Amino acid sequence: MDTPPGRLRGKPSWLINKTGAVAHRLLAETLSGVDARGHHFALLAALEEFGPGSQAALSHACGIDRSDTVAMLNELAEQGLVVREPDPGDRRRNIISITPAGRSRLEQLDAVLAEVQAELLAPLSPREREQLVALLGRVFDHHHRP
Amino acid sequence: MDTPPGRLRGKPSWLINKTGAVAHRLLAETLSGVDARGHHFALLAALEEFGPGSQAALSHACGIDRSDTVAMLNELAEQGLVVREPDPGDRRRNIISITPAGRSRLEQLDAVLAEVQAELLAPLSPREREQLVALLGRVFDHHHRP
DNA sequence: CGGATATCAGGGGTACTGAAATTC
DNA sequence: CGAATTTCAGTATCCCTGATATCC
Repeated sequence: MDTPPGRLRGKPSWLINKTGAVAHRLLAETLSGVDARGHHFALLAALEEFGPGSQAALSHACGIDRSDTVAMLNELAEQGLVVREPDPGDRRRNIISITPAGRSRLEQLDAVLAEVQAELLAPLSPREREQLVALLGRVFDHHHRP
Repeated sequence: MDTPPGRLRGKPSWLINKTGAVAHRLLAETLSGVDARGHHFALLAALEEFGPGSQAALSHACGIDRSDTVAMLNELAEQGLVVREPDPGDRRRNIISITPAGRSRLEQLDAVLAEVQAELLAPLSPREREQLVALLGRVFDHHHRP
């Protein structure tokens, strides 16, 4: 009994979760080596791609809960990678902007993440990697646009 | 800013994790309707396929932490779906066996899980579902047989 | 007023670690 | 003695809910 039961192994939901656990473990290990965490990259990438925005917009774009976003942005602000400024036009809001240090950090993390992807998908050919991303993307989109 | 940044969306590790979250949510919702949880099915399936075994063997086969297996088996035992007996040959061990009630519960959960898979993979054709399972399976195996 | 925002406090499920007790 | 098994206690992370204060 050293292999998963066939009934389990054949369930896509189980495979996705277990493979996701592998990916998560790889990611956390690698990122801890450069003193970062997974959501840091997500937030920096959104700021770089969409420009400065409110925390609610950032949370929604990255799929991070608004409550956890607060803590993540605190960490990024402490490291000088983002700045939090009150919105002069709507004083409920904070406007979050990426800093030059944040941009270089983003590039560093992007390179690190690329290595993680390569390690994760090592057994697949480039063509197969595209297939996997395309299939997962369609499943993801289907459940995020009702 | 209502869609994930391309840098994020293109990362297989991110897609796998997010899709896994969708699967997990679907599974938990559906199983709570029949008063079950994900690991229940895994343990019952292992017992049905491999026969009675120690908790350590079950944990390893299902990929469940040995510590969490204790609590899961407590729940299954309370419901009369498995029985815990001391191993007469090695008194450190418990021998876990599935009961007739456990077998019928397993069949029930199997049917429920099949519906969840169909809902999860709704946007994919049968051929594409096989591809996805095959690709994920190879990634999973690669990181579990070094 | 209703609606949106940011923040904080906390729960619940899962993954994991460490240690104790027992037995081989 | 070392090694394995079960068990419990505790940690960490993620996802989510609720409540508050503020402002449009």
